[in-house]
Amino acid sequence: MDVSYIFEDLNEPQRDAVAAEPGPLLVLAGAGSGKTRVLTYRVAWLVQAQQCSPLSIMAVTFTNKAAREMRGRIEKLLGFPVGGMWMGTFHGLSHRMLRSHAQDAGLPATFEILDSDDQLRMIRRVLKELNLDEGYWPPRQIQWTINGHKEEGRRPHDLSDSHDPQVQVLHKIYSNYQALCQRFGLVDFAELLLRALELMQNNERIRNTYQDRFRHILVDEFQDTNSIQYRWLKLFADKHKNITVVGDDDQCVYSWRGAQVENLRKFEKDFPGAQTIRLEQNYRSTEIILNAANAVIDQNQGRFGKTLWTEGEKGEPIQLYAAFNEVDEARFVIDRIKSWVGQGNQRSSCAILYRSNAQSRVFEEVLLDVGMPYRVYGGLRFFERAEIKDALAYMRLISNPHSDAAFERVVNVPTRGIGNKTLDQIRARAREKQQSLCNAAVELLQSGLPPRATQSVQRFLQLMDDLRKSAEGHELAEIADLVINRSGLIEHYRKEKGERAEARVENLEELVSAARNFRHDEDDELDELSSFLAHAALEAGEGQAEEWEDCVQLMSLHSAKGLEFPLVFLTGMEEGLFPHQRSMEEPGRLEEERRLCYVGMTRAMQQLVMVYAEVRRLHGREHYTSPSRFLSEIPHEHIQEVRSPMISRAVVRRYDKSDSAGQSVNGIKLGSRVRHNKFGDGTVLNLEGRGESARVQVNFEDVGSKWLVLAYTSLHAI
DNA sequence: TACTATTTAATTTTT
DNA sequence: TTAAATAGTA
Repeated sequence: MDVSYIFEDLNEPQRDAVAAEPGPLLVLAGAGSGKTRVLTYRVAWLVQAQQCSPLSIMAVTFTNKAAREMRGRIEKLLGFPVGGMWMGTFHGLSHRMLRSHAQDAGLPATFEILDSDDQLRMIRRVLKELNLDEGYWPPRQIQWTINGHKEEGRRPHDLSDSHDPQVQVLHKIYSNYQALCQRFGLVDFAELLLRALELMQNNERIRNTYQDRFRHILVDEFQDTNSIQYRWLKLFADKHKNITVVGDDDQCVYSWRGAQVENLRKFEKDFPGAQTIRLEQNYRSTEIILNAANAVIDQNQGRFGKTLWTEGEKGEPIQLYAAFNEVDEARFVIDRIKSWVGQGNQRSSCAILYRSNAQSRVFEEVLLDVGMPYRVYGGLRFFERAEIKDALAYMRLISNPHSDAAFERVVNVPTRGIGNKTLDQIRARAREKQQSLCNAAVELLQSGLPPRATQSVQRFLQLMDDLRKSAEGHELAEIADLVINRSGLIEHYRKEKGERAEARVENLEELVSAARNFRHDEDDELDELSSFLAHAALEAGEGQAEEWEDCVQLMSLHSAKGLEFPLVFLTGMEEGLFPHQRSMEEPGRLEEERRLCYVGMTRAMQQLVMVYAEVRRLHGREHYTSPSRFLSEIPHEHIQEVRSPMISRAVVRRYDKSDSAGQSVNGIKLGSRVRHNKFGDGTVLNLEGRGESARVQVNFEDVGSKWLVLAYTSLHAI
């Protein structure tokens, strides 16, 4: 077998990583240093040079997209398909295990996956059963708490007793929620991982089987793993210790979701003798961009430490534009794109990046205005859309009549006269007799409901019966078609007017195509319909139908991770927006913002343009802003300030560039310590306006954060 | 049940 | 400002 290509295509550290001896290996891969390349080549090397069977390899990613791409690249390298190799997301692989060992995992064979939306509904239901007020117990927060517990591997019974009544109630909600899920055979995202982990821990036979089978484990984006994922990996790798993790501590931007950069350090400790290889040669950006990004990220403490370098061109300086306001910002950016495109470049080679999604609006308005095609990433994905979830719920009821979540979702969608009162009766009956809503509804028909309700419920049950009968022996796509037509769903939206309704009809039609394109795996434990439903829950699909038109790309900095563009605009470079206000209170969060900035800057291949607005309208108020601290962390020689085309700009400009850290009023500036004669001591978080209307936000030690108008308050620096 | 008025809160989101 | 959730009304 000629494997020389493996060495020809790679630089030295890459080669070392790809051909490292078996054993624990940590690859610290800087942005654009070819980490996916290393991962795929290492798999190819294992198979071709080490004669490993693809069956003995597991590769784990965070997204389905990454898994698909990796599989494709590996197959291309090897020249043959590697179907037997386990390659997928933590959730996908866990799901696969649980399907194979449902009974051992304490789950019914027909268990269903709850996505976060379904989970929220479930929590609402628990709150209702416990007679708790949603205003006081926000479902989202509870969802966050429960998932947090699960991600740390804590079951309700693991929680220590608390004397705090608040905490007691939270525990109660968690344990009721869990009991309800167990009763209905429902598994949420975090549960997939926790169950799979517990299955391995508690069942020696299964543990041995998997530990023996997977002689090699490879992990992508390791810096984003949370506690449960780390424990999951550690257990899988426990026997052979052949685990390759690839990650970049400087690109950890999901710690708010439980990602623990510390896992990188932990890895070194838990796998003694682990080899560490750094990939620092960058193949993406110009030297100036890299130097600037290096300088910014260098401000963070406790890094593993990497310095990106390139053999490529020095490139153009980073351009910085101080826009008058957010509209000027958008005009400037789009003007620049126009001239870029005029030079023969593609629109799709430009990305407009921002910290928060709301910022896309102004850009969209201007793009629409000048008639330039664009694509916004983010927002609801295909399988998350309400109308699609409705249709899927019908399909779930066909597959499993006793799915309460599905029943609740569509029993009155479109409205068919089964209101809250009737539903409450059904729910009460179901709870009392410990049966599914469907069965409760059937029984209630006998024991007397008001005539109107009886008729409506009967009609619904009849509909489901018909659907179930008609579905038998039909193709998936036909079932989908049947469901959207006979349920009245599509008719319901056809009658509605407006663009939204039109889009919904289109989406429902698209669902039929999605069903047609779905390829059911022969040796799947599930029948085609159930398998499709699981697929829909685990892979939310694209945000928009694939647009082939050449489009400007708009997305949040988070969504940009992993992508690259010749021309990148980092917009909204203002204190309070980026770094975001809510991240400035804790130093840890600030460092994460800085990593996000690093991620954003390193997306750019040829030209990076940074923009901030001196005045920004936010939540209906105008704010005077100061330039982001990240801008001042970039060495001056790399920055070229772009002057406004309008002469008046010089007049409009109000601040001194050399003091870009921010304005100062009466010696009070951002971050300074102040004393108030009522509120005590605190730290200045924010400053806006000037003169009489100058206001400051102060985080007081005793009373928390407050906005004060300087003119009316006795505040002084200490 | 559907429509309208009012209130509320406003980062980021791989599964 | 705005979108979404809630409450109130026809």
